[in-house]
Amino acid sequence: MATQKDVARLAGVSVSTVSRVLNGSSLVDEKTRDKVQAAIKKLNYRPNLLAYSLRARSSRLVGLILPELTSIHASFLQQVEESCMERGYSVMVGLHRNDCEREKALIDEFQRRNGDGLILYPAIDGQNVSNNLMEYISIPVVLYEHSFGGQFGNVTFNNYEAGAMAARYLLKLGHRNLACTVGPMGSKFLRDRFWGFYNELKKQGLTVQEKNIYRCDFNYQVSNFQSGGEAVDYFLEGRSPEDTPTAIWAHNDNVALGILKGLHKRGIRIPEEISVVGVDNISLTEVYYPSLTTIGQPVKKMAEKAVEMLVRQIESKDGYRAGNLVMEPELVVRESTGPCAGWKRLQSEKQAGA
Amino acid sequence: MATQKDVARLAGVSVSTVSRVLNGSSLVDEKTRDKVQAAIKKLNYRPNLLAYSLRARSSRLVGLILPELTSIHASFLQQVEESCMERGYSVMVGLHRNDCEREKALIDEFQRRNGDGLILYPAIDGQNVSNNLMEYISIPVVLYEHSFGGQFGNVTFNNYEAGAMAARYLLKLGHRNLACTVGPMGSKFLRDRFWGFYNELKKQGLTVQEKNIYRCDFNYQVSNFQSGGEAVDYFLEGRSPEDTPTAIWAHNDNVALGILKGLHKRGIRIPEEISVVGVDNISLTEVYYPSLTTIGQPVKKMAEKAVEMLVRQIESKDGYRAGNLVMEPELVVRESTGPCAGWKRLQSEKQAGA
DNA sequence: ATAGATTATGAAATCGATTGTATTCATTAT
DNA sequence: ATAATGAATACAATCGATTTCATAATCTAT
Repeated sequence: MATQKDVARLAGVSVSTVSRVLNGSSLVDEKTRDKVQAAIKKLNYRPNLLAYSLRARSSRLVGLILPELTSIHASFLQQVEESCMERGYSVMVGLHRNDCEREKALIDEFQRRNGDGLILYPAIDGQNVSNNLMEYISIPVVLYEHSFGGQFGNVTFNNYEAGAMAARYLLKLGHRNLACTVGPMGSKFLRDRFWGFYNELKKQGLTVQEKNIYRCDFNYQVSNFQSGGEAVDYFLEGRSPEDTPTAIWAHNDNVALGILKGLHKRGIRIPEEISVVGVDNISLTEVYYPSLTTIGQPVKKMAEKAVEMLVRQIESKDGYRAGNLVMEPELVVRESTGPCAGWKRLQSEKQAGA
Repeated sequence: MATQKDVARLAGVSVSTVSRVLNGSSLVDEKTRDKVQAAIKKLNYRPNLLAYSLRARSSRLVGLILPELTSIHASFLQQVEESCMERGYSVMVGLHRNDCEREKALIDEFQRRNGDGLILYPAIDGQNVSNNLMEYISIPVVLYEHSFGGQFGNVTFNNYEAGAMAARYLLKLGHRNLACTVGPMGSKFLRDRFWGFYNELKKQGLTVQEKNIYRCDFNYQVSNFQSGGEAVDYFLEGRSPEDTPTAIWAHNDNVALGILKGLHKRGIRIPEEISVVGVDNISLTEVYYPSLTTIGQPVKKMAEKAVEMLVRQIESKDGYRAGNLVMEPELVVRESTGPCAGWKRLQSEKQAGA
């Protein structure tokens, strides 16, 4: 790899002149410029970004730290890469697997590489979220899906509203006997999803019975699928028809797909007998049979915004600090939901009566 | 961020001494060492990796360049990150989206950052694969899924055998009227898959009729799902029962899932009426209804091997160059395949006769 | 006691860029 | 003709590390 020194030697000038040519300084004679340009082309010279970064204190490097690469995080990463590329930043990825030590190591490593800024989905270690991040992060950060009381800029999903939206939709379809799953309550965003759902029912004078709430233990993709299956057993085993929920809301799509599968196995028709709703709108919800009605999270847009907010912080000279951006859910109706059977009958009777 | 200079000042020694302490040199007095260690702790000093890289000509940075983040590539990335972490390397990711220009830009960028080595899934631009990579890559490389005549080290999947394995399995189940999909023939690995399937049938004196071969145009995940649906239309529209294939092999799992969905829509029972087989064994094949029988690609192992081969090249002082590693497919039998209906009858008659 | 070896340390070069300061040379003004 | 201006370029410092070389201090052996 040729350096500026080589170019300078070949062109018969000093390195500073080469540098000036590269940076488009007007303080360089046209003939000299041409000589340098020729040398650059001849040697196929390209500036070393490490040296630049060291001097300029800017690496044009964005770090993305996630727990793991689930479907939704992969979409997020894909868009982050796209948006960074557009702005001339490269992306380093680290997966902490919900291990706080590892998360710290990744952040540290990134800062030691003079990374410009970080997009971080913090580790959830059991009931505790890493909470002393402030101490060892000294570069711009945008949090994804977590807010930490606004200490950092962040992009979150309106999880409460997502839960509420699911509840409203199922109620509108006439369902009254509802079941739902909940994830580890250690993470605020899952709590929000649940309470949104719960409180919306309450508002309508309804509730979810304890036996219709299935608590999923794990937080990993495969386990989520499994949890869905287990939830079905939990909701259906030894129940009379009247005691069986007519709709199930899952706190995320992977669990919802596990539920669909579990219902299939038992030969239960969807949505005729039981309706299912998820949250997230991951890509496979569309292909599944039946396709899954879900509360969509605008992941791509969130990634785009996260990068935008981060880069603005990085490039601002007046210490701009990004705020809290909350993205709204969107109901995506597909094939896994339908009017409650009893309700349907009621409706047609009404129509016949009219 | 504290530097060695700060530590040196605080400890009352020179930077060279600090550096020696950090690198565990024996040529430093115990008392001095303690003073320096104390200063390091006090200032919470951590070495700047950029400066180190510049000097040492080793960045401990591995680049991973992929077309995009499909399910299978996300798994690959996840394992690459894991394996790199274990060996003390960080990972930069770039997605070229099958655009050769972009691929070149990513490679270039990475080399300008003194990246140590590259794992590359090359761009397939229409019928042409980027073929002058040699010219602008001057660091260790391991190719993924492509071999380029062995110019670079590479990890590939035995795609030919995967196709053959699918064919053998379906024949064993008694299917004789087979259909299949093919992807863009510009990429060798998809050609291999097809010819493996085709030749295996030929070996048994069978063939796939032209009307039972559906050519998928696109290479992207969403389109793959769609292609599967279109393939179903192509195979079934206006066919008499005898003329309808009893088994379909898709050249990848996404297409296969699209096919399952298409068959569902038409009310066709799987596998009773039509069996379906995919290739890759992506995670959703297990959750789908019915779960998909597929020819598994050991992605995690391939990622692990790729990193292993790459790091060995990077760290070898005698110019070691990795060779070609071919990973074997594995038949994963699930619910989407079953004996051919006619064959089943034949078998039971046989049994009854015996 | 002194030469020679050993140990501990600092100064300076280096990696590959950028940039402030100094210098050279040509041009213009007085 | 000479001083002042300005353009073009070179020199040197800097970013934060490592490493070679030189030097000072200590120790060993004769």
